[in-house]
Amino acid sequence: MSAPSGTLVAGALVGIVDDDPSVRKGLARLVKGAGYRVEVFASAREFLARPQQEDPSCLLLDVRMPGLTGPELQEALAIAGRRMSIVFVSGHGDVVGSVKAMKGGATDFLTKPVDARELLDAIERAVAKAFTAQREQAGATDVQSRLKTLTAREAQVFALVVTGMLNKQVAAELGIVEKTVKVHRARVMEKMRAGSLAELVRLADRAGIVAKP
Amino acid sequence: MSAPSGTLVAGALVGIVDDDPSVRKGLARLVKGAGYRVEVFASAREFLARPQQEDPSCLLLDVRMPGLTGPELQEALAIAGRRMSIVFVSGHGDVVGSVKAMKGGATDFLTKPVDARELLDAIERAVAKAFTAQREQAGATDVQSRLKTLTAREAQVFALVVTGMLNKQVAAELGIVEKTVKVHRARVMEKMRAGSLAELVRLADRAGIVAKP
DNA sequence: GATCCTATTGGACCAAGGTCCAATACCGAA
DNA sequence: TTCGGTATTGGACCTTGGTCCAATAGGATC
Repeated sequence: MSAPSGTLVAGALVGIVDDDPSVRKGLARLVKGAGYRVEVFASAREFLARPQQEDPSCLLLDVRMPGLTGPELQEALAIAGRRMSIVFVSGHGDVVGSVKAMKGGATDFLTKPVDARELLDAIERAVAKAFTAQREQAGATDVQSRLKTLTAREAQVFALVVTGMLNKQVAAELGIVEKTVKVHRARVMEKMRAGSLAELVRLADRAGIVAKP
Repeated sequence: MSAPSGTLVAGALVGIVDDDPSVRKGLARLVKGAGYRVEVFASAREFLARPQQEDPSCLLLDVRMPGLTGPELQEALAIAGRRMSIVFVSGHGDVVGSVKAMKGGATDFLTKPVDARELLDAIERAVAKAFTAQREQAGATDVQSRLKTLTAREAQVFALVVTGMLNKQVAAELGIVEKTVKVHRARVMEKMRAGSLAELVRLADRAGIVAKP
């Protein structure tokens, strides 16, 4: 019961990190039963050592473990820039720890014994959140890669054009002729795959382009 | 000691809601001493009954109180759309409650006895967060108010133009002549106070304008 | 040295955006 | 009924943006 609400989270990968074999087994069974793909790890180090092809969308993390603790793993992942939704499953929750975990970006913090329904709900939210983040991330990365194909000059023209400046003004700013700006601008539109100025502006905003004064 | 880091949070208004007079007094003194303006309330209802001229940037909230509890007040404020940073100061913190509060958007959740330094740090972060949110809010509200000055037709043209469509295409879409689109478009630029299409696009995105197909 | 990339500019031309003046038509409020 | 706001369109005209073809020049690479 309490199956994930269908297509959105279907087949998402869920990682489980817990030093207690019986807990791992129990969680894995429950999560698998809900239709997720599951990977289990006996320790944080084991997770970190894992060949990272596909990061899980959601990580079920025990708090107290020998070696790296859950929150320590959380921090390590944050520093490494590997963003995934984290749901803590703690045996002995203390308020300070749980609050810190939440401030650190955890999606949820549950206490054992966990209610199956609660856990699956939390996973569903976590996965949905991760998917959204992944989509945004993918979009930004895409724009960034296109950005790299721009020459230095094209990048300058790009930055100024999305400011709303006229070709004439851009030319004055760069100390070149309007005609040249047009050429660069055309290349920018092509390389960035923008069909209109409106699209170009949005791409720029997503990529965080800022013209330096 | 531990004065707020200067200009950003200077003079920010901090609300304190706690049913215990001695706690109120102690918190108020500490917060005032750090340079904040303070308002104290003995209950959630008292806070809600307050003539709402200026909402506090930060609210220090006790959890257990007679009548409305802290989390209940948090929820009420969220429903009412009165967004302010909330820092809980709880005497008897339980994990479930603290996690729920954090998921509900609380900035921090401290447990009594609170460390003065920790509290002031939390307040500073909360106020900074509130200020940022207020700035964004102000910008969005500003755009919304300008939006309201647009006639129905102008709004349609607006929505289509920021899509990147040409005047010609907008005209076809609306079943009118290109000339008319130009007129509306000029008015839109004027009313929205946009100096360029780039600006207009950004305004539209901030306001969440979406053309309906 | 030959070649490729990049930056730059010219000329010609067409399409699109923007502006000014002016006019018609509908509709609700005074 | 008149007045004001809104929508609509015409015409004339100028500015901008976009495109095609073509050419020069400096650097880096092979």
